[in-house]
Amino acid sequence: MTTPERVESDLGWALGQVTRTHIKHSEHVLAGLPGGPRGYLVLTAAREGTPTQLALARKLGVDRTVMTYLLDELVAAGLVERRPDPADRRARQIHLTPAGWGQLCEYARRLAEVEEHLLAPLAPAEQDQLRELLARLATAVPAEGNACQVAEDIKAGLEITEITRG
Amino acid sequence: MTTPERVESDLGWALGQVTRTHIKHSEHVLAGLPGGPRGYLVLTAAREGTPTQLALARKLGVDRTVMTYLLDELVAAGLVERRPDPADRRARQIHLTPAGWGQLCEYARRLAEVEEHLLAPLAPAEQDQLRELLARLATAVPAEGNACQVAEDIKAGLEITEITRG
DNA sequence: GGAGATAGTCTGTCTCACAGAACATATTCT
DNA sequence: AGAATATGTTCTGTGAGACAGACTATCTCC
Repeated sequence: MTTPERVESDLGWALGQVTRTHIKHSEHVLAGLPGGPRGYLVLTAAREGTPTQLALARKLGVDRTVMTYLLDELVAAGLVERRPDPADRRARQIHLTPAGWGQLCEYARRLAEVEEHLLAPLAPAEQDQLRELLARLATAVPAEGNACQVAEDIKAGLEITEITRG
Repeated sequence: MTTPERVESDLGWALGQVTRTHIKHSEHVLAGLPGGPRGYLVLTAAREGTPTQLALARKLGVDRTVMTYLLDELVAAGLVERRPDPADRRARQIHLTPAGWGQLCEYARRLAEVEEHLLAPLAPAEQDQLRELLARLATAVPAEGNACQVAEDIKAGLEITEITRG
């Protein structure tokens, strides 16, 4: 296929479209939550274990300087606590407060409704399949660091791969 | 399920993760193209028919004021042309130039390589499935307008739906 | 012909991500 | 122990980008 496909079959376009719609819907539903969709993800991630700020930032794919004021808001709202890590006094453990737990459950329910609407065009079995594939891909995705490396390699080695292929 | 799931099974998280990685890879590969990933999508969309600027903006999900300078760059690079629409003198038709065609094909090839890497964790059949599901969802996704309406409805009618359900 | 809608552009504003530095603490090496 | 290096967090500044609003030109419908 020397000629590119239609936009509708472009992976980047589809990803963007779906993600954008998901965020847009979420923002409305999560309007009351500090940090919006990202604040919600912080709560979700803080639910399991007591991650450090940096661990959270990495898992959620946000800059660590952003995580600072994102947590500031959540702390101010009384949804999470910063506790000093007894093992490493540089680090802070992020704990969910009871209030945070309550909000998390409440918003999780609303979000489930939104996603139900969003995925409605697909059959139930397909919805599960999409969720599963995305989850698997997201967890398997290369870490930040070598992600760029791969692209660099491709960019640099295009001619070579072309030759070895042809 | 009264308690929310782990982050790894959150649809929003997975979507964000995959989309972010895709964009990051694409940006490297499409660094030479004005507008980056979005410039690429403009070229792809301009390939079929001769859409107007507004049609492009809507299809790509960008603001119409953004489309203006996005096209400025592509025109300056000689990849597309703005031609007056003979039927509607307010509108401009976006035409791909021969150079634009060449660039599009070239970058489409590189992008295919990147996506190959990105989707590598999935089996080939699963890759096709994911593409298909995403494409179907993206094309079926409600238009900008009522997207927010749905969320509003859910937010406003939460209590009601709860009662009618229980 | 007039009222309202639509395509495109321009301007200003506001948010946000990110780089860089600063500081505290950990870890490793000699 | 002391020096060198790495890591976690915060703060500051800066630049890019999104978006609302106004404006012009044109179209459509009554």
